[in-house]
Amino acid sequence: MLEKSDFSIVKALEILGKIGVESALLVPTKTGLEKSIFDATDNLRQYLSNLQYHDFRQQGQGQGCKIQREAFLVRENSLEKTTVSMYRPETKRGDPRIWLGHSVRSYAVAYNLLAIVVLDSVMYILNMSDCAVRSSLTNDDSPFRKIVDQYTLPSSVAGELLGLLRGISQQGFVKTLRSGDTGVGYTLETLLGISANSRKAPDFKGIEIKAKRSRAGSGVNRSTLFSKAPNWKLSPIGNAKNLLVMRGYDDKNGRRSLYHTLDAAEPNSLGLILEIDPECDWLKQVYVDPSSGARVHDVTWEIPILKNDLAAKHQETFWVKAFCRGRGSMEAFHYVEVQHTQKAMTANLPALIEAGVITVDYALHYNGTRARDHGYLFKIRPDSLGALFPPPRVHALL
DNA sequence: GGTACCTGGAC
DNA sequence: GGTCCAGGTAC
Repeated sequence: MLEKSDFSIVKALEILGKIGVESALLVPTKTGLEKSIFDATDNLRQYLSNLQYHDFRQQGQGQGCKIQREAFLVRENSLEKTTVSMYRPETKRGDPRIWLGHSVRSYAVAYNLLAIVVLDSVMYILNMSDCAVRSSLTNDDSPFRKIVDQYTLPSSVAGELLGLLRGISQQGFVKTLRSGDTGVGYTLETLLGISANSRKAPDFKGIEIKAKRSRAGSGVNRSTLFSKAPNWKLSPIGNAKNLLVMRGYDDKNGRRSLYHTLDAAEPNSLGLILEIDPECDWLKQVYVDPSSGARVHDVTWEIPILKNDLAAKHQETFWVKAFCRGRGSMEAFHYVEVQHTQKAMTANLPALIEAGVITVDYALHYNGTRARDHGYLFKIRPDSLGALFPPPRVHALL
């Protein structure tokens, strides 16, 4: 349904992200709009249930069980009152429906992109295809922004960490404490007194720290958001070793390997693709046979668990940039800038996977007799952080 | 002692 | 921008 949208999904999520708002998206058809009635998509149902606004699963069928609530159509200079109702018809297996009120017909046309936003148990409907609505989101004085801005808050340990980083920055170039790719992060964390660990929790009093080399052409590398192994019990392929045997390859060292990026757009060179299963709320990895086109479901992650891990790790994140010079054990870093992001908008995760903005890397190999993995890495393109995080505050360290 | 995480890349 | 990759630790 969303693919028929007349406005870019990613752009809409980014625009809303800039003001720190999460949403569920809806693209009305012509007939839907005539009746103002829409199927409540999986995405919308989950959004409403996560925010404890409405749970269709608890709702009986028929008019008697209908729930009505006041809501607002967000216009450029006003919030227009409307009534939404959520119900499950007696017919059609009781597929969940949402009615957005008569006035939505004068608010949107077919295939516009509607964002449904719930703030403090009140629903707001935004027509993201309307450029006047979009530009009003950048205006502090617009009615909707005044409501949104009540929910954004600054932080306190951030100041403490920023002070420590400024001290480190004043040392200028510091020699790496570990050679190789991971030196830039390891060195920074060591200077901050954080020992290397594999804990899932954020690094510094609830703030996650991610360091990155700043160099020409390096802006293209995806950043790892978190790592999460599949739920093997829900994965037909069973375990990591089978995955390696079935889908891996023999690398140039004669090692069985599976180092590859997967996205939801199209199968990679190994025939592996990501797929969202909205019914189960699963992220699946599917193998597409190149000759027959047959699709085989290999691996499963549960999306609620992914959202949960993402939220836990990225409540608050410092993305630290370092100038670098030298190579290997002689490499040195000068930490120069921080981008400070707030709570990841986890509701966007499935949409961003579908849009190909968030990808998964397999990083496994078989070493002699034992499997070795560097994780199942959920990564994001650095130029798309805005679709997952509200806009960062940028601090120079110099 | 293997698995699942952590820390990050080059071309 | 997809293909392919690295040194570590907690439990």
